[in-house]
Amino acid sequence: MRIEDEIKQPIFRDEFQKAHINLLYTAGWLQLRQTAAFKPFGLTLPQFNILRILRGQHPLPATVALLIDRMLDKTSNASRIVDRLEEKQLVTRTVCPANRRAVDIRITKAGLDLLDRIEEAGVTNPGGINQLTPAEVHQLNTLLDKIRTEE
Amino acid sequence: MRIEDEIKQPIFRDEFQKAHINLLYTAGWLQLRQTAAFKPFGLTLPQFNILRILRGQHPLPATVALLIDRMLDKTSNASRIVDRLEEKQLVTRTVCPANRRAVDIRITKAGLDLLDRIEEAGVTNPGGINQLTPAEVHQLNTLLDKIRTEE
DNA sequence: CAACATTAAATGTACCTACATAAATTTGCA
DNA sequence: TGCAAATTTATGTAGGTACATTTAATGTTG
Repeated sequence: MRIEDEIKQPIFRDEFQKAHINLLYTAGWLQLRQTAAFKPFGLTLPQFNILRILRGQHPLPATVALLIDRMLDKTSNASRIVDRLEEKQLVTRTVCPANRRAVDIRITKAGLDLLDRIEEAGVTNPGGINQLTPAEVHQLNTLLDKIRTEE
Repeated sequence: MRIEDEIKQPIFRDEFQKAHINLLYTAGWLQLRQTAAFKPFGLTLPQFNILRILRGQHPLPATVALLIDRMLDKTSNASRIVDRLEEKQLVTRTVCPANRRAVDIRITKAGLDLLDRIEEAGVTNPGGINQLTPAEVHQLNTLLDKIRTEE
């Protein structure tokens, strides 16, 4: 559906403004679908993403700094997201012996199992992007990278 | 900058997954810049958007339902965002005489003036999208609309 | 007309971001 | 060595999203 119809705004100032709004709206649309998909498993999207990073490190631990470095959202508060995962016993937190400022975070067996179950359910394939052809996906990546070039 | 370098993940499962992450990351990047631009004026992005909708109605009032209908984020809580705007005396809230369940929300002179000042400061032009040519913008709108087609 | 359903807004809860600041540890260097 | 700077995580606060529930007013219908 065209963005004009989605948000009931028939006229935009120009195509640039329309693309801007379209981009934000589409990102929100994708996130809403993902969030809904994870809900039956009791995970939020940031929680899932951190769990995946931890699996990538497994059996080595990760520090909070490493999580932030790998996360999409650099300003997010990894510390408190790890709190929630720890409450659910999906990760463990121990003081790093080599550097007692740092904290070693590890995914547990329960965490690994949960990721397996989520992936078996086919929740992790990138939703609406599949509507595009390979050529279109490549176009999209190029356009997005260009948007983020600083003037 | 390429998305691989932005989030320090050299390899994606495929171009589809990369585009998915690129889309979310770029939307966040744009929002962060906008948020920072509004901060000197004491407004958040949703507050600004609601203020703009109210100016579009002015001098007629808007109800909360109308705001939600026009907002990008349908599930957001317009009621509480209006709370903040009312505290800052940028809007007024009065019970609608014709339907006492509804609430008439109006932008004040101070609200209109603030929007003017923000627009004079050139904050509202759609940031990074300007990096694209008109043809690229059109391409982008087409791709985004296609992503949101239900299968 | 009275009982019930519907509508409009507000509120409660859990979790999230953004940003500033604090607390603990380690590092570097005079 | 000793003390200031840097590093690492945690915490405080304001505001936002997502979703369920509540409250009040209005419609509807037997």
